[in-house]
Amino acid sequence: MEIEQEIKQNKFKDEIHKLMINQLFTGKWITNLIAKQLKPFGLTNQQYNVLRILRGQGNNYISVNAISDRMIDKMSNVSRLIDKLVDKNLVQRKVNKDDRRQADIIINQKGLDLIRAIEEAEGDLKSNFKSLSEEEAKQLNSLLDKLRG
Amino acid sequence: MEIEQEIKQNKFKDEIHKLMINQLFTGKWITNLIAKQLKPFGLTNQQYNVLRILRGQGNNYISVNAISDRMIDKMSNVSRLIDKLVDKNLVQRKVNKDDRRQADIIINQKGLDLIRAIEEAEGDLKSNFKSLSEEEAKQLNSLLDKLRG
DNA sequence: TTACATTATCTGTATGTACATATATTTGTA
DNA sequence: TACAAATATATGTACATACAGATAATGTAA
Repeated sequence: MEIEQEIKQNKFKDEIHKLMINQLFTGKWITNLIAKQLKPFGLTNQQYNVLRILRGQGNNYISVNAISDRMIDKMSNVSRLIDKLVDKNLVQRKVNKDDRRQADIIINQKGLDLIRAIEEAEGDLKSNFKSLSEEEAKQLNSLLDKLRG
Repeated sequence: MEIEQEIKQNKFKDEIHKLMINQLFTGKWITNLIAKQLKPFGLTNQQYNVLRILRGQGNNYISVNAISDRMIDKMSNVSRLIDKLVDKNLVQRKVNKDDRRQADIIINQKGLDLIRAIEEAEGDLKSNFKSLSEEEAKQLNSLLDKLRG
């Protein structure tokens, strides 16, 4: 459906303005799709993002700051977000020996299993994006990069 | 900057997966830009969205439901959001005569003045999007619409 | 016209998020 | 070495958000 129908607005000031709205709407649309997928597993989008970042580190610890750098949504309090994951026993935290200010985080087996389970259930999330060809996806990616300057 | 650098991830499973991340990141990027613009005026993005919807109605009242239909982020409790706007004396609420369940909302002068002030300060928000040509913006718009199916 | 489903909005509650500030540690420099 | 600045993370607080369910009014079918 075109953005005009999605929000029942039939005119925009200009193409850039329309793009801003369209971009916000589409971002929220995907966010909600993901949130629905995660709901049964008791994770928020951000927690999931952190878990996947941690998995990407394999067997290495990674600092809170470095996690923040890699997050889609670079929010200020990753600390508390990680608290939640620790509470659920999905990750572990330890103090860095060389720099005692630094907290190092690593994913544990339960965390890995959870991601795996989510990904297996994820099948129909992907199906929401079948409408674009590989070529169009590529084009969209490069336009988005360009949009941000 | 390319999305790979933005989140320090140098490989994606496929182009669609990358697109999902890119889209989320870009959406959040714009959201934050807007939030910063609104901060000095004490409005959240959603409150601003509602105010603009109301302005679009001119001198006509509009129901809470109809507002929700027009919102970028169709959240569940527009009621409380409107409470805030009423508290700030930016909009007014009255019960619909024909259907007493329905609450009708209208923007008032203070609300209109506030939007105007925000738009005047908005100059440099637009400048963030100068990197795309009109043609590219059009193309991006249509790809986003297509992405959502 | 009565009972039941539907609709429009509102509220309770739990949780997430933003922002400013605090704490602890390390680094740079006189 | 001593001390200020910088850094990494954590916390207090106020507010936003999501979701379930409550409330009230309306529509509908017998």
